[in-house]
Amino acid sequence: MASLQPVERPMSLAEVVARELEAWVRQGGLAAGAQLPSEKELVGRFCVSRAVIREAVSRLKADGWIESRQGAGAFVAPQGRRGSFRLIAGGAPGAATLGDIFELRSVVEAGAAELAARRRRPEDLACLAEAMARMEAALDDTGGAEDGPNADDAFHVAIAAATGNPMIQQFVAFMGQQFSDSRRPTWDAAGQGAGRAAAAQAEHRAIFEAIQAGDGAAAAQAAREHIAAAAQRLGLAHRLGVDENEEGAKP
Amino acid sequence: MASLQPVERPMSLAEVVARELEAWVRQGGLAAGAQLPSEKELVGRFCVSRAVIREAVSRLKADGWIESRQGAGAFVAPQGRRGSFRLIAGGAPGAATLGDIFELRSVVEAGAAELAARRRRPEDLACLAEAMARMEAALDDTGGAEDGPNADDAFHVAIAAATGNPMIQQFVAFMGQQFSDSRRPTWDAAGQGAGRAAAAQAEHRAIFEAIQAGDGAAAAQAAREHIAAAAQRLGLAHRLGVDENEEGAKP
DNA sequence: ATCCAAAAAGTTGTCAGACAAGCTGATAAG
DNA sequence: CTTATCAGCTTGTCTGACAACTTTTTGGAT
Repeated sequence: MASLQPVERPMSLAEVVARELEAWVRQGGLAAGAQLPSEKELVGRFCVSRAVIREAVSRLKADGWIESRQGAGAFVAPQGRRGSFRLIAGGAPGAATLGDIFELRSVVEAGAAELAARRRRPEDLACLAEAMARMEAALDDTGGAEDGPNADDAFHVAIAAATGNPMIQQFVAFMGQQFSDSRRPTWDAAGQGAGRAAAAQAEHRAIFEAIQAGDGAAAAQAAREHIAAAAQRLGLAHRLGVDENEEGAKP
Repeated sequence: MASLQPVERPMSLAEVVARELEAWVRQGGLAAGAQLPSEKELVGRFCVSRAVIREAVSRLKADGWIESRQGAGAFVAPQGRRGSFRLIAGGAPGAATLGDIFELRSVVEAGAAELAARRRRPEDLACLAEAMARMEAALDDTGGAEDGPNADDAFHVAIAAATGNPMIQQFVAFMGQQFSDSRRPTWDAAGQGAGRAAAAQAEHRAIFEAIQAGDGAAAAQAAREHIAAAAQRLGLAHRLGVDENEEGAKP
């Protein structure tokens, strides 16, 4: 039985306006301190009520893009006021951006794997082993193939957890969750048939064994290779693994 | 003349309510899918108008904490829907959290320095050299000591820019901006008098020279040492630099 | 007793109007 | 020229109404 999906709702006007405003602030190259049109003017431009504008602006305030002063207006906030970081900004990222994101993941997850190898405790290894087992079960279809992506994600988060640094764990979990859909082509029937899941699992095993062995450098390298291979599986050759030809030119 | 600060405004009711709601969702341990009280009930509880509640909820929607369905109510969103990552969540972080954050910075900035060393172009080196010069000027007080923290930040962002990966650059910039205040004790008069600024600058120079030389491993190591030293200067000995005694135990 | 359809009650989304609080620029007075 | 005042404009909050949707209750048929 195919999994049942919730019914999609139309996007609220406030969210539509918020997205358009954010895109405008981003792409308009507005300097910090630049003033936005007044609410009254935005009402006229977007042909919505003032409440919708205010809710949209509230969203942008939450994200730190805008700050307002009563009586004066709303302004583009200084960069330093942004309290949050986003990987995906407004719409689906292109291949180049995805490649950049994967490289950031590579940097972070390689560092996490190295720390995990040096700090892992028996309970961390047990968590890793459990995620490994779940992926094995998904591979031989005794555990349900739908668990593959989830177990894959759990494996990455368990590595980060083994660093003992909650901030690293949260960031790795955040990055993984932003692209949970990217794991599906590896673990679905086509991916398993094509050997993508088996290849990913072999890479996971290399990471696991290096962490188990307490070998930080090997764990980092295995993690880099895994992320590079994952990017390749998704058709993102952008930069990852193509830096072997260093230039070494000196100014 | 002391720098003039903008006048602080009282926090808007919508922001007050948003913060309290967020804290409640976080600390209430609410599972994804848990329902929030209705707007009508929140109006009664917070003794504010419905518009204030809606704006507060809009903020939480922007952050991905909450999603609502017309007619049904507002619900805690699944974790995977959070579109943004925050280093600081509600109030000032404690020393342990700051240490964790610095370690995440160490991982990312070491990786960035390594990539920068391998990819830097002449214009990247020029940017780095400019930031270095600005810090030198702040050190010998010909450029104005207030520029020290800004130049310090610009140096770090320039390293990330030299990776050629905009995502890495954005994240490094984001992390740096969250803690721009942490640079002040290094560069203010007391910090300069105590030699903290000079020490930081020596560390910057080591990073710069490694990047200039195209030596990725040396750049990464220099970056790690710099972040660890910066944490020490701030009294954050938590974990950074204290992992030299690997255990190496095998299960 | 059970099931189904309709109605009622409740909820979020949007609109409109009013007033409070604050800001900015123009004008008048000294 | 400087300072104070005022008018106009802007954001913040409140209120009421209606639209659209969801959930619960009620009543009728089987």
